[in-house]
Amino acid sequence: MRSDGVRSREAILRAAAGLATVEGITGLSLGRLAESVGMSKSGLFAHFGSKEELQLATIDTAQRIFADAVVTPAVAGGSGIDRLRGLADRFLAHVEDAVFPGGCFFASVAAEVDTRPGPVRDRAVEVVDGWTALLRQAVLDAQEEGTVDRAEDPDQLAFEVDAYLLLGNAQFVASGDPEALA
Amino acid sequence: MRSDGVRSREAILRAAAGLATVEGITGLSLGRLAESVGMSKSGLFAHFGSKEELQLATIDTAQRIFADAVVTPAVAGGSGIDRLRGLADRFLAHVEDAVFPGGCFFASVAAEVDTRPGPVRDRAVEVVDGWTALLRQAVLDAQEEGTVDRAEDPDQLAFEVDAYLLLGNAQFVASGDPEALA
DNA sequence: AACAAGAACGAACGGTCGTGCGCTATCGGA
DNA sequence: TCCGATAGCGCACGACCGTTCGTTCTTGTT
Repeated sequence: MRSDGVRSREAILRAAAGLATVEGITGLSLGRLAESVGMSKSGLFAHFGSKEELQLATIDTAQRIFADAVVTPAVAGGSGIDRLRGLADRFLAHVEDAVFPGGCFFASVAAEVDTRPGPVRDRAVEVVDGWTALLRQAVLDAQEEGTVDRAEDPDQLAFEVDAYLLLGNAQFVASGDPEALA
Repeated sequence: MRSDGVRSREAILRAAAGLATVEGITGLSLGRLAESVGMSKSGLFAHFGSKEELQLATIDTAQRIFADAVVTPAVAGGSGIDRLRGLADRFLAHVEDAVFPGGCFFASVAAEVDTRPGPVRDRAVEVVDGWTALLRQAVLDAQEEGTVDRAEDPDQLAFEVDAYLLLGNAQFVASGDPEALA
């Protein structure tokens, strides 16, 4: 039994997650991906039975990268308001630090596939829903702690925070960094 | 001199603007576009010297459609606050009415091309900048009229309005219509 | 040392892409 | 009524796409 397969599979998927934010997840071709990772198209392809499976695996990998870079460290701070701040700060930081070269992976991919039905789209909106649920729960907890006005509609507040983050992401990738916003 | 050329060119571009919000402006192929408009690929291609010119012309056409559907009627109401409200309402309405089948044309296209340098990207961000400038000017005028607090940062406020509209657009196209927001 | 499993490769396939070329209708102006 | 301009078509091209297949190297097990 050999064990270097999983290692190169991981390398492929990390490269794919980065490239997908630039070329798009459908625009990303096996040829370019293979070239960027330094192996043959067919050798790469053998790791996944189809392009769709590659796309799904890429989304999963991007989710793990995103979780490591923003969710996990932000959720460490226990209180609701700290988590909300942490999520927002970490999100902006991961955009500015170019964790993905083309900005937030899910903003890119969701915008690309949200009109094209299929497993890829379903997976993408699933992840996005998880993110907004995270935001919402942080707001809820903050309200329970009294650090956020209980009169606020939690869905509305989470929506607003999400909207700021997303537009901040979009404007940053479209220009420079004039995003001292929060 | 014949005159039916400009008519079919117009028909092509309207179809292209619609399709681009679904397939993406790079994903949209000459073959599919020709099929959807009922003519041959080469006959269609003859109207534009290259795909890039088709894309640029499509952006221009989308801008005109967008202007007709949201900007022009909203700007009719003279006062700043009315224009701001009008722009927001009209924007949401044009998304809900599916003026473009895949939601706001420029939200789709900007997200797609903002990482790929070139004339298409430049044209797209140019239009988007025009839109935010419109928002900003409406805020400014509203402040001058006293209908909006002068202490507010106009850039910040325009940013917030824009963020709500864009996320509303994204959520609508990704699901149903739970967007009673403003 | 021999063997089997697995990783990666090269070449080729059918299909679609954007792009040219040359022909045939069709129409407006003389 | 004829003519020249032009809209549109059919066809073909080279490039690249995702995918398949048989082969070659590498490696762990016996």
